Amino acid sequence: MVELARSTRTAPDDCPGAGSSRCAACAARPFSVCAAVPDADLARLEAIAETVRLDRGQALVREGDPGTCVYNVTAGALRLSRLTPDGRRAVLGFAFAGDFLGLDRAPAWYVTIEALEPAAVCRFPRARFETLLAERRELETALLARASDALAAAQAQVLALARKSALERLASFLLSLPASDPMRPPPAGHIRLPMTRQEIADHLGLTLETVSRSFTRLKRAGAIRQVSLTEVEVVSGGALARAAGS
Amino acid sequence: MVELARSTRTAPDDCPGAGSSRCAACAARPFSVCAAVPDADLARLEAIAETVRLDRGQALVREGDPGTCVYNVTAGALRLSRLTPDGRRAVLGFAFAGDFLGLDRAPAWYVTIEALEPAAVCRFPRARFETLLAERRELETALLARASDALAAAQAQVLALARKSALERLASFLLSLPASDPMRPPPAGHIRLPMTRQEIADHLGLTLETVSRSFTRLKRAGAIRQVSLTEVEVVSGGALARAAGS
DNA sequence: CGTTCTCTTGACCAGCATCAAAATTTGTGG
DNA sequence: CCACAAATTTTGATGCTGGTCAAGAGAACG
Repeated sequence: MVELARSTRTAPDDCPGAGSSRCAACAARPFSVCAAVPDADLARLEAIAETVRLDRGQALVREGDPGTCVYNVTAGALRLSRLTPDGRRAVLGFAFAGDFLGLDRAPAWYVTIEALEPAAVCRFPRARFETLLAERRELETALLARASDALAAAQAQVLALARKSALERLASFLLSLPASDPMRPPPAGHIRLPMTRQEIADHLGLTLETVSRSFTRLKRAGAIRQVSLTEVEVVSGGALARAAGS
Repeated sequence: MVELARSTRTAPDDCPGAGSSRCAACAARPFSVCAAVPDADLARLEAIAETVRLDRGQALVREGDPGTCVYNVTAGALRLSRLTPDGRRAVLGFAFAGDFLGLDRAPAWYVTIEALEPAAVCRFPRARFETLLAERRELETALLARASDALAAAQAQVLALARKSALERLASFLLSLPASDPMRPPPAGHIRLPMTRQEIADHLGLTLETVSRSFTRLKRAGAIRQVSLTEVEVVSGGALARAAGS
């Protein structure tokens, strides 16, 4: 949680905002792979973990960076994106508290990860994390489960991009959002949108204008009501589900 | 698995074409997760493995089937697809010799898997496979690596679907195909296409007409030459890469 | 408040889908 | 091996969804 991150002390300059972690008190632990590490072994985790705080817009890793660290999100929201050589952007997904970053063992990152809003992540040097992985089997099992979930999510996105209309994509996206942020569940029937229209567009393979028009259509259809730019209320879940193509 | 779920045919073990396997002699082993199992332990694998042969068009699993088995492809090519409730189809990917099916630990399959051509897979009851997994760590590590690769592939597809034109998608697809079938590398500069235009279209989020037109454009641009409907020759790799948007 | 950024709305356009038909390939029985 | 039927692919004509360009309306921030 943001409060937790704020309470950690600021540390050495090689990574702004870095500080030691206290895993036992971490609010994100129940939703994280770290939940697989028994309390008795938490010291092992803490020994290699450092908290990194990010401001809105700040990059955690960039496409092409060497994969020297892996991360666990503890607060806020991040965006995972990729660029075509000529600069078109696709947002592969969003990461919230509890999400693990670095499932792939590739030598370099093939995604860019940036904070949508003030965020905090736990940073682990990859080599040491893998040492721990070799000792704590349940950690590897938890990672495999995470990887499976990420794969399922990516394939759901493929279905949406390949065969759904703009309206269906937006509706499906809105329906899927609440489940992704376990630590900050919005009031029932409300959806928090920490990302801009452009970011939603890049995620859904559309333009920001089309996303905006689709929002308008959902409002006119009585499916949603716009509380603010960053929050919508689901007026009719049925209408929204129907717009999503069930 | 499909036989378990819906078909009550006459085969001795209710699975046509099933037979015991000899892993040591398996041509697909070097490319499979099974490569992680040392020769000394192959008997453990063989004890729970059964070979299943599939004819062209035959389904291995269908969306919604209980996930009672996992599979390893040993020959041929398969198609992984998903349907929207109203019947639009997206082909999530293709599987070739060496590919593992069942990475997700979901209770039910969320994809339908069918043979593009005569194919063979190794079938493992999931429960027994997981027992083996618990004993042979390197198997789990290999699965995690596979899951990472599958995730990277799905995310590359997301980028293509979200931000690439029809021509770019087809060219990218053609460039990516040869790498996916390690056991049957086509003659250098040739690409085997065991799938129909409709299947390519469903994979690229297009219609078969658009795929056909894009083939024609690639031919006219001097990038490829059509040897037959199921094989193309790359005349100019540069032109093809350029069409793919690098 | 005014500057700036983001979002919404409108007018027009292009790429791909749809509908339709011809050409080619594949499969089957004689 | 040939002839015919069925399926797949290619090509063409036309239309629609969503992109592009442009202007105006809210929000956010100093």
